[in-house]
Amino acid sequence: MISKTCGYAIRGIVFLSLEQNKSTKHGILEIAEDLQIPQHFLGKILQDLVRRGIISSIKGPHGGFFVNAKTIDTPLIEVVEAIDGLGIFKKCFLGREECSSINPCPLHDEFDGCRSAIFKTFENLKIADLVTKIENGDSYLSLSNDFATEI
Amino acid sequence: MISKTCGYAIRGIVFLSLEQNKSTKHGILEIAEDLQIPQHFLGKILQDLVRRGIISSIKGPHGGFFVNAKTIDTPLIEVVEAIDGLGIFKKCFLGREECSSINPCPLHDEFDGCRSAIFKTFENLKIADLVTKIENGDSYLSLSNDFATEI
DNA sequence: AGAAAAAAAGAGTTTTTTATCTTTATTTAA
DNA sequence: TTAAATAAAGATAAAAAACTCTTTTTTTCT
Repeated sequence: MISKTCGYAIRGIVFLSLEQNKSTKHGILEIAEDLQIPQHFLGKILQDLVRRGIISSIKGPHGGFFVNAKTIDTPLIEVVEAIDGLGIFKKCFLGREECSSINPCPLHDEFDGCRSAIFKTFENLKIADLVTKIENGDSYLSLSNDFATEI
Repeated sequence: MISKTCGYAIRGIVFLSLEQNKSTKHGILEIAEDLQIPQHFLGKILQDLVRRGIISSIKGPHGGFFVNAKTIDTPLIEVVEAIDGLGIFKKCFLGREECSSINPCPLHDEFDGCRSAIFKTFENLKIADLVTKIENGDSYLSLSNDFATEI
């Protein structure tokens, strides 16, 4: 549905927003290792998010990426739009150039409801909601939940 | 969700299964032009489906691709499995290596229901169901519904 | 038998996505 | 004011997906 890149972006933002992380800056190497995402690839993604104001960064010693006033309340759809664009919610399921309720493919009606439910979920969910899930121990950002042992 | 290639496969099979097409063989050029899919690319996809017995073909003059006894009752999930594999229903939404209800990412629970609904729809829908939709004029295989004028 | 039609197969190209490596710019602190 | 740390940028590469072109095999018809 969303690209791997977009998933990396969301995980990066959530990582910075966790209670234990939100008061300090974090270097790209630390974030990438924690989340097990290729370092420079994640670097470029985070730089993108900085340009859009979703997170912040500063260079130099003691620099790094960090949350700003906006970060925690960012709706997920804003991240999806930034990375993948909203076109992913309009693509035809069967690969036709165009697909809509006035010229639907035979799967359009079957899945359109599901797709708009996903869209609405991305609209309604904020970074804060994912942070809560992580902090409650209901879900995880990385496979080996290493950071839990660091608390 | 499913690949473009898989969408092409489904559309190719449905094309061959339409009432006006099912009694004759159809060359790859004809099918590709009708559906507006790259000819040789679709050729390879259909060859795949022939190998799996979902459709049939014969070479030589008056040869082509055609439906067999199995075609019309083929569940869509069988096509999806043939082209994309069932792994697409297990990939983590946020790009982690593994994701499941015992080690979920923060989006797992949000979207897993939707995903299994899609899976079940693919299990329940058969080629015949899509054919019916097309023949009822409820949906279309190609954008410019040219073949309607050929009846 | 030979020519033509068509799928099948092989090999290659292009585009997109994902990932890596190197250099530059900025900031801090000694 | 120099060295070190770090994000930012640039350039390249690897992998996957989508697409194209060429040759071979099979079949039919004359």
